[in-house]
Amino acid sequence: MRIGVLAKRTGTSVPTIRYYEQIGLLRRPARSGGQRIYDQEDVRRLAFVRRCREFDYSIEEVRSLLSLMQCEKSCTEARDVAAEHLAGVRRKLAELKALETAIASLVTECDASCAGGLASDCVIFQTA
Amino acid sequence: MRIGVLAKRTGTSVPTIRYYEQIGLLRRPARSGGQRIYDQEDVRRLAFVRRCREFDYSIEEVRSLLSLMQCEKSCTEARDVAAEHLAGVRRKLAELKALETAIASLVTECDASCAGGLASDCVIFQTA
DNA sequence: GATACCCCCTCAAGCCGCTTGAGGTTCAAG
DNA sequence: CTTGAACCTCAAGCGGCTTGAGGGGGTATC
Repeated sequence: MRIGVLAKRTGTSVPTIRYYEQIGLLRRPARSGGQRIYDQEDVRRLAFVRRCREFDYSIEEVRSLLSLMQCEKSCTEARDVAAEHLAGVRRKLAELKALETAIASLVTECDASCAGGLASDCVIFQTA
Repeated sequence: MRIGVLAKRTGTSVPTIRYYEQIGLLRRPARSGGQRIYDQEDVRRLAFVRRCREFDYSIEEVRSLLSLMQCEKSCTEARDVAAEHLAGVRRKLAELKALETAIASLVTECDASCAGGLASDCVIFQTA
């Protein structure tokens, strides 16, 4: 299949596929008249990459997982990559939750105490 | 005060201050012998910018807030910027929460059913 | 007056993970 | 044989900075 078909099947944009090839995440496929030709294995590999990216793994994490998947070792290392990633996600989640609380309370306070007042006095602009 | 002092007082790096000036977020300060000289007003303005950035406002959002702060209007527009930003934060929060759940369940399932097994069979690599 | 040392300056490029654009080629249909 | 979609390569752009190269300013000490 050609690149457009692979793109559609995996929900990836065509330039992104070429980009992944360029950075060595996907193998360089066979060519026919200069055009890239992919097979079912490429679909599987790219689908995996996309799923990882949706899970917010970095490109380098994906690269690690791909190489672990390739080799004949046990999956404990892959589990460790996932667990570490999970820890990162949880850190971000906590930060974002704190952020949400802080902004929400600013908005609430503005509504309660200064809505309609002069902008420069608004709680949203408090620097403290 | 010179740029290094401003940087320390606001917890900003020196190049970041110069960058903010370059993109027009901070005014161009007076110079003494070619070196930037700042005053208390610059500290306040930069501190506000930093607080916004910690709150994950984009540079453009900060720019809007700064201009609203400057003018003599009511704070309802600022409140609207904040409320919209809050909505964005909440969307991200929901996504991240879903992500956390999904990855956590993969890790748990790996521990339960395939830990130590062959990497290629691990649930972490399931593409479905 | 010279030296040492830190802070400052400008300009340019690098980071991530793509996307966008320009300008040209290949393929399938009519 | 022509059209038009899909493909190709190469380069630059996005946000929000950071990093690096190469040089100037300010002050304390010898």
